[in-house]
Amino acid sequence: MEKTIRDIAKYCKVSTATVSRVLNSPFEVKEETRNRVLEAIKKFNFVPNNKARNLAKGKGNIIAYVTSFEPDGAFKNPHKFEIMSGIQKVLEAHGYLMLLLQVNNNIKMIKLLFENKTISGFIIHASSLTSELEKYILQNNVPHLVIGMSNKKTDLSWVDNNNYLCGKMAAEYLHKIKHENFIYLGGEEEDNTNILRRKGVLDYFDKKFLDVKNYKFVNTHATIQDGYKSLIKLAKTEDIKKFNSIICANNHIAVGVLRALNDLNVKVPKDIAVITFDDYPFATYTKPPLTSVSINMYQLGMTAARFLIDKINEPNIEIRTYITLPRLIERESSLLERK
Amino acid sequence: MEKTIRDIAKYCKVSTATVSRVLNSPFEVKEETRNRVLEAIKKFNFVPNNKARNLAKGKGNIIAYVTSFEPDGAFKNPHKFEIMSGIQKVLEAHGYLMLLLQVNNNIKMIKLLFENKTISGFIIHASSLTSELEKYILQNNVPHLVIGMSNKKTDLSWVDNNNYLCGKMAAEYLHKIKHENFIYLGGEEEDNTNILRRKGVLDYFDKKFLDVKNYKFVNTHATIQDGYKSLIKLAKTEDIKKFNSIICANNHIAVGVLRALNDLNVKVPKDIAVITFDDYPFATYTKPPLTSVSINMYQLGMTAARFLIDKINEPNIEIRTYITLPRLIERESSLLERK
DNA sequence: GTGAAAGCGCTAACAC
DNA sequence: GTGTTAGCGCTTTCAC
Repeated sequence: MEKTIRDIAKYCKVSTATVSRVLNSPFEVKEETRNRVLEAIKKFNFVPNNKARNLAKGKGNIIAYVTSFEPDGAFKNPHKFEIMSGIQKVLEAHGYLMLLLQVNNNIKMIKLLFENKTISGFIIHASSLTSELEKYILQNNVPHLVIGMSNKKTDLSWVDNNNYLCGKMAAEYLHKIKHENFIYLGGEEEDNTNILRRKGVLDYFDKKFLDVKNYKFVNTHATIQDGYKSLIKLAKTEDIKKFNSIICANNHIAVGVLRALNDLNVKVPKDIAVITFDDYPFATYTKPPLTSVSINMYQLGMTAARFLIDKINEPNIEIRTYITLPRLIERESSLLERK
Repeated sequence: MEKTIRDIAKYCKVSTATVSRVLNSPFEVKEETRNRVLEAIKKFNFVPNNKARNLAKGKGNIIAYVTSFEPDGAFKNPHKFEIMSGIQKVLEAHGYLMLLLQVNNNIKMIKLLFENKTISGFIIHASSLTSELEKYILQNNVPHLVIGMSNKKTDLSWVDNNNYLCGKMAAEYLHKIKHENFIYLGGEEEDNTNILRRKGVLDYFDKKFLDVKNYKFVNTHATIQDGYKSLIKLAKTEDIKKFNSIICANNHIAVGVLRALNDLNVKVPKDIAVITFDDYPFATYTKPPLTSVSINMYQLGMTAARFLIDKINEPNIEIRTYITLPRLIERESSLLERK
């Protein structure tokens, strides 16, 4: 038989208010009474009903992580998983729960869940953010945090990696290993992340007044096949070996590039060093393993969750933050004999 | 200003009961009244408070998907993502929401969320199921559904792929392409899935009274590196070419195997056909692309969700089901010239 | 320090 | 058909 706060109260010969106090602000209750109540709670294995509690308190404890999941999403973007993990970790520590919401460009569900008080706040993957959703959030003061918007102008709160810095680090590294004649194989032109990283690369060389003779930017889709094709195609019109490094916007492209270089009989890293961004798990599985500017998506998720909790408590704060420094992980694809 | 059912009632000059009826069983209300109420609801953009609703009804609409997420989990087991997607899809269609729960061998959170009425049911990934959790579920009649338990003796409800059939299909296929002298590179010995698939392979050959001269079972870890090493090691004591096919328990192993065969100068599929189970996205990215007995994890998730909803409505039904037939997808790693 | 009582926003008998 | 009323299980004033 399910116990309620009333049963406990009756059993202890106190009022329900006292039991409630023991639950919520135990030190307002005399120690002796408190202990009696606590014992009864233990004895009857009483757990207060969360729905009733939230209703009475006028608050909730559920956050939604809004994103889309393509069938092979786990492979295309393992980051979402890590982000999710980070979010979950922090939320749990703060007594919040994480709900998963998939949106297909329709924000009805989001509105409903917010308005019917099921969800107290939203963490939104930038790729799932429409302008309609942005407008709704702003107009209705919806507690939110967007993951990944750094170069868009917006009044929303967000956290993101410092992709510009990622680019700079990649360039700095190539400079250090003296392989500055690069090919940059980028994702789609309009991709924010890509634009920033590319800018980081260019700015580094500019500011250093480096005389980079040969460099080339090539756009391609972020897949193994397209990475492969792009390089093979380039090799038809250019002498690949006049470059001595390739920066791949992403791990998939890099896998394709390694394969193409193999077929073109170009030695990695001797002839050409290959480096990439994002350290997907399979970056270490390639032949040779990939040097990569790695970002910590787990951290990103944790940060987002923390800020969202802040924002729920203080809806008017604005958050726009870059988090955690990227880290360059050197592996064989760029590891040269040098003293 | 937040509207409640009372505001709507007052505005329409009806009782709150009537408004509630319009919300819950509209056809018990006279059309004219109903329309008046509906209009007011629209006018004030009224959305009933779900917490109050659930409290009054004594039910909830949140389901938890219980699993663990390793940092590179998305890569190691992309299936969890697909399962999750399938679950979410069905739940949403039935008005349920999906909460994500990570467990680290501690079931406290699960107990709490069940007992405090936050969660109405659990879908549990078999790998996260401890005997303690199993016991708790059974003793407390917790609505649940386990994904993937097919060969364990248990009183829990579960759905799973027919892994035995997967094994049979693999064997049947090798028979068909006349490459019956197989090496079976399996995951850990104790892995349920693996045991069943292996049994499927053996039974097929047994029942067909096929005279398979050379075959060999090798245990290895489900990683690229271990797949590679196992085969290289085997090649030191055996003439690999007396086998004409390799069955890999999983895509990671298969990638390692392809790499090893390449280094051993064995041609795939001419000398040895390679097939594997589970069609991870990168199965098509290997060289050559992998033939695979594919299972539909999205479907598995959908089925689990459907059954869980049944179980919530009828806690005493028991569910033990194999779902969707595996499908053999033939790719170059086993594609022989034949008429 | 503790209790009585009025909510939180809704549903569901039970009347009429 | 519709209204009255008593909950759902908890929190929180406001007295004492």
